[in-house]
Amino acid sequence: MFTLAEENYLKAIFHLENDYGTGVSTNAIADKMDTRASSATDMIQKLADKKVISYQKYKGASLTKKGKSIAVNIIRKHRLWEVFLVEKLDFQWDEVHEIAEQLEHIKSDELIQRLDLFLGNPDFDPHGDPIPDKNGYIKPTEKKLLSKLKKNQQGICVGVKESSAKFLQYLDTRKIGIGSSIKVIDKEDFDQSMTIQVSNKQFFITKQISENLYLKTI
Amino acid sequence: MFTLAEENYLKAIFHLENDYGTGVSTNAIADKMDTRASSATDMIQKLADKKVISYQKYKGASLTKKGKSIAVNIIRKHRLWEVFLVEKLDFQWDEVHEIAEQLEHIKSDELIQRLDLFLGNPDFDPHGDPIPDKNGYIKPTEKKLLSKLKKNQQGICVGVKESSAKFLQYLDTRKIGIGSSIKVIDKEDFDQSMTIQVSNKQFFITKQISENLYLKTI
DNA sequence: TTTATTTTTTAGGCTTGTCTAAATTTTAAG
DNA sequence: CTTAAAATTTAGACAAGCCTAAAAAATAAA
Repeated sequence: MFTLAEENYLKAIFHLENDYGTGVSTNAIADKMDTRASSATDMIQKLADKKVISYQKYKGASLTKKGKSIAVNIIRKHRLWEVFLVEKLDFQWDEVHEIAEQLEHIKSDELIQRLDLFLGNPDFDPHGDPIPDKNGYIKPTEKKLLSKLKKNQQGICVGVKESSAKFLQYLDTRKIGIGSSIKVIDKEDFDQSMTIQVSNKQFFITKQISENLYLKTI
Repeated sequence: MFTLAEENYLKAIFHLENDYGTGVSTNAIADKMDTRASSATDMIQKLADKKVISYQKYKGASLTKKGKSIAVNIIRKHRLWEVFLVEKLDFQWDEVHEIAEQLEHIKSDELIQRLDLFLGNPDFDPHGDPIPDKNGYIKPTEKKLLSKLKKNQQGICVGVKESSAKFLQYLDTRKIGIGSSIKVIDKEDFDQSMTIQVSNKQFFITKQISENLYLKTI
């Protein structure tokens, strides 16, 4: 059995490997966990002892098969709870992350199986992230960062990379959500800022925004 | 903010005061928490420092207003989650306690308010225990232990005192549940065992059973 | 009321997960 | 290739919550 802290570290390492490739540095982990490098080292050693990460001093860490499976299961729980909060309890998509951070650690396989069924076996969470199935399989989704699109290309918003309340609220004010159709009207070479069109309205966004929106291109 | 351990101690003290009157001994708390008296003393001192219990060395502890309010809120959450598990996820009444023990510690007032609404503001949990309202008010319910009834008296089962899976499963095999009509056919003075009738069927129960079933007498 | 027993508290230790400060290793720069 | 900087690990401490063993207080018994 794994402690709360261990589970959170595993999840962090999973996300880091996903975003930046295999083999994660101590500093990256410490950063993600909002703690000190020395604390991260301690935990890394503990997780290595438990065979959920492979690790050589000074060389970074990566999840073992077992570690990955634990991490994915936590992510599955997190995303299912988010669906529950939005679909059943009428929370907004920017309100659910913190609560799901707590709910993801509830231990009961039966609970998650029943929750999944109750929710109608959803494929995506409210931010467009895929929900791993009970075997840990994550359906590969082809999606592209808006920042990668060129002038005149368009797509449907299928997810957000960042899911902080602030960013999501920003999107709400612009009426951008999962399913929105987005077209690049103009793109500035210098700073990668863009003018985009979302259902008749055009507006200006910075690189920071376009780098956090996933589209499925048409 | 209170830790998991602190919350569990507060809940334990609340139940003990409820069952055996105000002023709870260190040993009683240690027993309930399945820990050592010395550990209980440590925590009692910590809770006294935080002003959630009043305590004098060697004299036992009792909840302050603040402590009681925290304890009742945890119990409210526990019971609401139990309703969710049974009503929405189709768990049996003997399966929900352990999971609710975890869910009761999720921190979000908004969550509980919405859950309450989603469940239709239920008054009782699946074991017949009243659900405190958001102000901590618990509707006083008149209920009597089956063991207190005399020959020929009858009532409707409105709750169970003990709610272990084993006891609940025993009741299931006898088709006894919340709402069952129960009549005392015979009562043995010597060991308080009884013959009772539940919907046409008569059978024999020991004192251990009758002391854990609450009835509303007719 | 004096002694024996039970209850409760204190003292000292252990583990988890964190920290700061210092040492070590790796990487980058000249 | 040698030094400077950055990254990482080690050493030593601390709070929370638990433990065992021993001391102290309260209660019961003779």
